[in-house]
Amino acid sequence: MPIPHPLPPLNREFITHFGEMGSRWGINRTVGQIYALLYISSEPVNADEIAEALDFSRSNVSMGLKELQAWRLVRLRHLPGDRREYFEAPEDVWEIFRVLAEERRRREVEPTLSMLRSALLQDPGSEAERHAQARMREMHDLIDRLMTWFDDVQKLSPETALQLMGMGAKVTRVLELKDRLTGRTPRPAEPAPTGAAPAPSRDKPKAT
Amino acid sequence: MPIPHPLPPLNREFITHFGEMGSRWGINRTVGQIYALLYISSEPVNADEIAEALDFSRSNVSMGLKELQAWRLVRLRHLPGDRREYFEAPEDVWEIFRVLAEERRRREVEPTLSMLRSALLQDPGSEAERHAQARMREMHDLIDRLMTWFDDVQKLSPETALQLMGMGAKVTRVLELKDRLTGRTPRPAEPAPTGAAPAPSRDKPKAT
DNA sequence: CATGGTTTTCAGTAATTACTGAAAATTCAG
DNA sequence: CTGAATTTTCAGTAATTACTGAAAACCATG
Repeated sequence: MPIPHPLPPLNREFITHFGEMGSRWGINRTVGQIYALLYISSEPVNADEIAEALDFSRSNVSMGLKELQAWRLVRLRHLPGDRREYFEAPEDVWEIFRVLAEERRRREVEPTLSMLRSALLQDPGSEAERHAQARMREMHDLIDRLMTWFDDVQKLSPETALQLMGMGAKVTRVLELKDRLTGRTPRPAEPAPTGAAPAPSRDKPKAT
Repeated sequence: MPIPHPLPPLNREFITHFGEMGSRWGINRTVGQIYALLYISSEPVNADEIAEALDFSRSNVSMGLKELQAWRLVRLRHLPGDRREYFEAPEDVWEIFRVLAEERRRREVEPTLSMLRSALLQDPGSEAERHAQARMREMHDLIDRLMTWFDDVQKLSPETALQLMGMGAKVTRVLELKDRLTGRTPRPAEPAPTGAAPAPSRDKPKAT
């Protein structure tokens, strides 16, 4: 079943929306739209069909697909008896999410972490540098923690992860229990007391 | 203590990096750099100092600050005996993260969700639309879940949240235990074969 | 190994976005 | 209210990014 032309309104809306969203992230409009089209298509689509459906030049589509492949967001397939290349998005939304997260991490988070680490190694030649380093350390530690935690979740099966999320706030109770047992007073869950209060400088336990 | 000029190398590096990163997100280079400068400064900074330190035009700085304020990423302060406006980034990195997440959610996630919801309400006039809707439902449900969960975490105090993350994979063990007790076997991945209604979304006040 | 079908590259151009200087608006002390 | 200090706006321009058509490269097949 070929892509209907013009696209039905529902599909059109979805695709347009993702085009716009795409440009808010680093991704450009074209690429966003191509991905959206693949995502909602019931079977693999080839480059000419994309160009036709979205009214882009063939070369633009080629570039877009190249970028999507670089992001590992599309799969290349060959249909028997057809020389052309067909593309599809993975079925499983959780997998899509995972890949996206991994890729952003590789491209953005890791470079940032390594830049921070290298900055933290140098010794500060001035007060300004000393303070900057302190701030960088805070940032580094937060990112580092988030990533370690994210690794853990990502290793879970989709099912378990969803289940974990489903538990939501309930997980907190486990923590409260633990706190009570270890004699610590659990603070009531509440938005952070912003402002004046100096950050409870939990020393850098130097995660590794 | 005024901002040193030229900036010390460490600070320069950090700022440059964030400029580049900024452009990978929707944020532009200028804005990224301004924020980075504020983030590592030990005291509030005024617009002229920023323009001088980064060598941007005064008006460019003004626009950048305006955008940062729209993102709620900077605070405006007044110093006694000085008419000029001074800016600073919040101390607490966890708060920064929270605000960033909230804002992205408001700007990107919510519009997407409501677009998806409205698309799901219409009835499909063709097979293409029917399939598109099924895919949209999958996406909607994943995002919805992620957000509900995120809400829960965000309600926690920074301390508790960090603690929760610190537990990492250990949380899984609780789940495994629960599974064993309830007789379920943790299976490898496979999306639930539901074709119908959206997952029971937690009751939350909805915008259209 | 020549051919037709197909994808990729790339130089040029169009479109978009970022940035500036000058002028207008705002703020506030006197 | 006046006017100096400060911030914002905005029209014009520069810089960047997106897109195209034509040509080159690729590649399976006979």
